[in-house]
Amino acid sequence: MSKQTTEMLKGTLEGIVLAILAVQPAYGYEITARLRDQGFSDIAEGTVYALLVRIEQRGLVDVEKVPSEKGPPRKVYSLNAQGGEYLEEFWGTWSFLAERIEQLHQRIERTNEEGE
Amino acid sequence: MSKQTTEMLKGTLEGIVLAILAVQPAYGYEITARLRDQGFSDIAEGTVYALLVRIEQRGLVDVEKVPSEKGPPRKVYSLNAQGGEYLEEFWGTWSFLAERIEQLHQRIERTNEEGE
DNA sequence: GATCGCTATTCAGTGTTGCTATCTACCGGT
DNA sequence: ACCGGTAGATAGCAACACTGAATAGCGATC
Repeated sequence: MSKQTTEMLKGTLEGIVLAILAVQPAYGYEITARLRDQGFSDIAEGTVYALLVRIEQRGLVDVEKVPSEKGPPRKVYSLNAQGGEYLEEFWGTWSFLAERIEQLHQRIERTNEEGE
Repeated sequence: MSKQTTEMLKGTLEGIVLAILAVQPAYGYEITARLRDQGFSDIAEGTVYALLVRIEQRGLVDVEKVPSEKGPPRKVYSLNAQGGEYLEEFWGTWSFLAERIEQLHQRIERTNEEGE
């Protein structure tokens, strides 16, 4: 993965995973797979598991151990009320940032057009 | 500043500053002021200076020392060709991420509506 | 029955980044 | 002589994503 992508994911990957869990509970391996499906093809598994530990410790998700037919037991994560609040906050922060960056982008395009 | 914002700025602040420089060359203190104007009200000065050192070392900007009437000499940064390329890459990475997150956001809103 | 492949989780160590806090330095006005 | 505003630099810290490897269960193949 490009270094740019890696750095940009800091602070957003957490929100992305919470958003995935908001749609439907899931376990680590499954979350990694969904991320890949949605275009984040190169996210390391270790990264996802570490993130899940963090959000669990912060009390944003509930965890349930479910035996698996093929492999060790799964830890199924689901977004709880606190996680829901946190996710709302995330959308707010994201919107703020996205708007400002979009403004900058458009301003540069205008500047280029004027300069040509 | 919220911790969420701080983390989300990692990886994007660099692009934001390069974008500001793409509009017009500027020196550190001025860049900080522009960031504040554009809504990033709590970005620490130390953060900006450190970032400028990094992008200078990577050769993304040209630097010129200009004496100031009120204070020590200014270091005026301007985006060079390499920085321009890097900024283009940044827009690409940003668009990719923004699209995916927007998709997730909309999917959650649909899920909520169906559930109500 | 030993190995291989897939599922599933965990962990130690690394690099990058933004923040805090502080320091230096120049200048004009009081 | 001092203070406030301008301007830049730096050391130490915390958070986060990545790398690479280890552990473990299960089914199928050889």
